[in-house]
Amino acid sequence: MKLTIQEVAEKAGVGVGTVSRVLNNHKSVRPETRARVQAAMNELGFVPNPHARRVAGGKSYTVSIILQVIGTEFYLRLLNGLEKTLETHRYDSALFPLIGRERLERYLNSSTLAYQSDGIVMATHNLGELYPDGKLPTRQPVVIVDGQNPNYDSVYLDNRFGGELAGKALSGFDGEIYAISVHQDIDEVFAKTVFDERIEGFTAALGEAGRPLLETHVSTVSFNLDNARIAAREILENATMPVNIFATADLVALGVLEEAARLQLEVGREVRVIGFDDHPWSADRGLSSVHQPVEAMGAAAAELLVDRLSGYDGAPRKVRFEPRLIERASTGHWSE
Amino acid sequence: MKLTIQEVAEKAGVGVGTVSRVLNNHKSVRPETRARVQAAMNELGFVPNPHARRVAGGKSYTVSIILQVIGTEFYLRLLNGLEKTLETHRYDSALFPLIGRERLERYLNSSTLAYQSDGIVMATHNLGELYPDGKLPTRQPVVIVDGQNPNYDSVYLDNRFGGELAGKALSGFDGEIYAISVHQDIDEVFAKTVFDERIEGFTAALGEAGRPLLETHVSTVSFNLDNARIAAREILENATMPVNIFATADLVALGVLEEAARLQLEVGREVRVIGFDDHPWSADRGLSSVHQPVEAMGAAAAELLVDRLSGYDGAPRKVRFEPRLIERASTGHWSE
DNA sequence: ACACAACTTGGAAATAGTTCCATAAAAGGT
DNA sequence: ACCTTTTATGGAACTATTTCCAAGTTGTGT
Repeated sequence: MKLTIQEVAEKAGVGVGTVSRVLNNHKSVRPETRARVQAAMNELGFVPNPHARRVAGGKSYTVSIILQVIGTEFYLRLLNGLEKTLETHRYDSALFPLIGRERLERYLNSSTLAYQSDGIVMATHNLGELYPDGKLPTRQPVVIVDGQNPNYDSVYLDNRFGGELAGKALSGFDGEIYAISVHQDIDEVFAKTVFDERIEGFTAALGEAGRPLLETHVSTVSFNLDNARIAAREILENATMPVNIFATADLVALGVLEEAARLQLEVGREVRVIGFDDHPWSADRGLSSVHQPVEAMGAAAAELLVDRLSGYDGAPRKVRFEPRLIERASTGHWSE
Repeated sequence: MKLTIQEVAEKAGVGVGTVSRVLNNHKSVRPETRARVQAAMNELGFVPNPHARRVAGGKSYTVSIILQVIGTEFYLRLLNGLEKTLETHRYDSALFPLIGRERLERYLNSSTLAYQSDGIVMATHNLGELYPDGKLPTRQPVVIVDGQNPNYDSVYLDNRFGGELAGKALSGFDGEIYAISVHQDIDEVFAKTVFDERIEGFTAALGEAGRPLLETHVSTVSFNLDNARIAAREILENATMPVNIFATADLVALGVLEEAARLQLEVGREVRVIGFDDHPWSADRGLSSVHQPVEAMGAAAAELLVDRLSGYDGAPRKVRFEPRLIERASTGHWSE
């Protein structure tokens, strides 16, 4: 249990310094020596004491992840991507759900965990509205994920482009075109703009295709399945088929699918739907969707941060992820 | 910034051992000396390096808080109570949102933050269904909050009793009696039973009062305002006034209030409502509610855990909180 | 007033790592 | 083959705290 670097060193027949170098991937260790040390560690089941590393090394090997809402599939997947990647770099992560500005300040101030961490991953769109200069009041490296900020490394999805993809696809079909957007009733300061961007791209693409989107054909629901169903019913009961619907989130698209089933409408012919996210279950449901590589975005953000923590000190970098449309049965693609 | 115990010791004119003893509330320090050291710490703005404490002391001074869902008002308040109390005992807390069993195991396994922590606070009702023996696979002290478990210290609210209070109150009024329960569509393993318990108590109290609750008068909604409104409308549009409704959560009661307003029904006379939670905003809305001291429950759980971490090693303790009914305008109490 | 117990206190040792420095070994150039 | 440079390694020093032990101080009972 309480194994130390000392015993590993003995077992491997090397000095403690060498073991430490192996632990930290220091370059100047002969491959053969490294292998021997690693073997010794495995055999003994050695796990370095993180606290000691922190005292001696001055780093905490902990990253704070600040999220607005946890509990939606998107954030859970993002979290998985982040955590998994941080883990491979031997970083721990501590989570901070962001509800209200007051909580954010409490996190950043004082001697709490967030303060001890080496860096921060933050999922927020409009930092600029929180702090006039668009900077978090902290000296730690910061990475923004699912958003952009000129002051920090950012990882984001081109949501507008995703909307365009949906628009191009649906404009090719017969029938009326509708869109259901999402409105998040959380603290306004932290509200997401992604849904608006998707609608914007969608509208633009339809305009270009000469089939402008009617304002009355856009509805907005709060983010849950029940509400999505209500909005879907509203459309499906009043429109004449065929009808084409862009849902700015898969969960909302699911509501459309379920209502269509209830009304015995043929999905993919009478009712066509495109969702957004391409969550794992979308494939099973035959839901066409604008795919966003959520886990990869999390991983990318983690890499950017680890990079900074390892000494990189260049200008803020931007990583743009491009969504792509996955067509399935809900838009008439009944492939293999 | 990088102050050490050493400099505090010099400033206070004592040895480092004494400063350490002050930090750890060791009894054998003369009050006068303690004051002098504390003054020195304040003056210098000294904050002990947690990592060093961990290496030297063998404790991590970190507690893992495992929650099912973060984002509802209840859990946020619970979290506040927990964090605030842990803080006063100089403990840090790390949060772990619990989605799926697989995540739980990852948290509890090896080298992650959760593993390094000294103890665990867990908000789950049915640990027994997760692990056959009803025990978490960990050697750390565990405290259950908002739930009960024979193996661990538990802090819980007597939800059944709360339902009874609502039942007794509503059975005294004219008119039909309804109840709206909540169903949580999360991973079943972690589902909460509190809403059922509340309904159970409510039903029992009505039965005792000779006014049994009709099965058709109980509806169940998922936990969001929109759905609550739908359920409320269903009742209000079909029943004959006066009508008395027990909502198993304040959020649901709010839906009733809003629908009543829309239908221009007089709340407190034509429509009587009792919620559950007594969230801070309930008073403003004149909502009668079964009060539960959420923050206090969090604080109690924190105290139990800190107690164990300080050496207490007795049998599992149970702390029962008793709800009380707060009557306001929504049941006809228009006090001052 | 004195012996003995109880309480305070300073400082060295301990905690489990990282890092620096001196030295040994290997590699490279002529 | 010899000198120089680069690479690899052991081990002491260091990180900021806790804890233990010995020594000093204070208190109590007779």
